Amino acid sequence: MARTKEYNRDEVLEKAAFVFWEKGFRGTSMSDIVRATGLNTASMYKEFGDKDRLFELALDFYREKVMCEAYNILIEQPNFAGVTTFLQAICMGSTGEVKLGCLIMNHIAQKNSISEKAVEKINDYCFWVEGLVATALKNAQTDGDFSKSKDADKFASFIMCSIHGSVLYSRHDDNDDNVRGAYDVIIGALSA
Amino acid sequence: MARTKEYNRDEVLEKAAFVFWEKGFRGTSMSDIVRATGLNTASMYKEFGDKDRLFELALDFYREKVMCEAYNILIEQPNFAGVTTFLQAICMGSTGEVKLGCLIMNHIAQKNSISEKAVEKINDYCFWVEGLVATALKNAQTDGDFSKSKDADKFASFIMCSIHGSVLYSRHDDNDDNVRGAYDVIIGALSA
DNA sequence: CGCATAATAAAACATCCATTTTATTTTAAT
DNA sequence: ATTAAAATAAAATGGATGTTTTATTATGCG
Repeated sequence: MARTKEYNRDEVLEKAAFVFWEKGFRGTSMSDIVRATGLNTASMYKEFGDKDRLFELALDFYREKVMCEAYNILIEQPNFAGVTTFLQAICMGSTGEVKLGCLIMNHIAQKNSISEKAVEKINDYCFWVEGLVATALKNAQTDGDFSKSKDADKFASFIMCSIHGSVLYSRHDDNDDNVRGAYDVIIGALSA
Repeated sequence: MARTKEYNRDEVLEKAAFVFWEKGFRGTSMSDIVRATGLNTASMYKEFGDKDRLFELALDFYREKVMCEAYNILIEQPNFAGVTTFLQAICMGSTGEVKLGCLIMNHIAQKNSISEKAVEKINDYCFWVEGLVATALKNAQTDGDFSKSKDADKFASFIMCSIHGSVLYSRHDDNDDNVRGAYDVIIGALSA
């Protein structure tokens, strides 16, 4: 006994996430999202609460539906090959036409602009990925693909740092060659 | 035949730069800056034009008066020791109490929110530093401190990427140990 | 059918923001 | 001391922003 929704929650979230991705939390207005999604303002607020909450849900969506493609590599291949494939996916994914970086990493330097819960989500995600990398490196040591004389945790930190770096570094114009150069050295540091 | 200014331009710029640093361009309002500087609105606009222009001037100030401490190392010591000291200053400078990152790098992921001129300034600065690093590494090769079999330009890109990375990575809470771990690996990659 | 329920459309609201204007005060050269 | 120029104070302006409200429309169960 009620009118049916004309929108699909996940499609709306996807579009909202994309706007936040492009323009950043503070750079996007609710009107921007209303325009991008076609959804009307009242429905927007009814479905998602407020702007802070919508952003948090967009972060969840992005993590689960966009970044999964990358981190699933680490889950399916928790070994040396997984680490290098993952690294390549991230570093090379940020070169080319579209230079949006990563919704999550774009907001690390904007902690003062987003909700506490959003900050937590960003923190949690990064630490979680670092854990996946550390596990994969330890397995690689068992496999004999990664030197046991190396500190797997330090190298996991190094890889996370490199990911933060290449995602940010790749946002400069005309920088693809440099990103590739950096990537080569990063891979070299793991194999040496 | 005119009233004297009650403010000092450089002090105002320094305070304005700090507010932008803390809160980001879009997160800071002109009122924030008026409050922080004590300067009144009309004088603010008279002296600096508009918000975009003020931000550009804040970037200049930051580059010349804050970051100089780091990049002067590379200018005074364009060699291997200069590179490692510079790297340490940047990586370790971003650990500890204050976690503001770097005014310039904080805005790489916010290109859509700042003026074109500001974007250019950011780009120019990063490429310029990369050039300093490349030069220092090439000198290091001549000195015999950095293997000639290595590609100095690629390593310069790697170092820039690592800087972008550690500045961003260090902004997570409770992450100092990880930043240090990453730093150790970065230095290792140069010395290997 | 008709009514309750929920979705939508459209307008309204209050606040904030960047910027400008108006009015007042200070200064230094005449 | 007078005056013109510039600095400041304070208020005003116009538009955007996040959010809410009011009115209207569609839907499915009784």
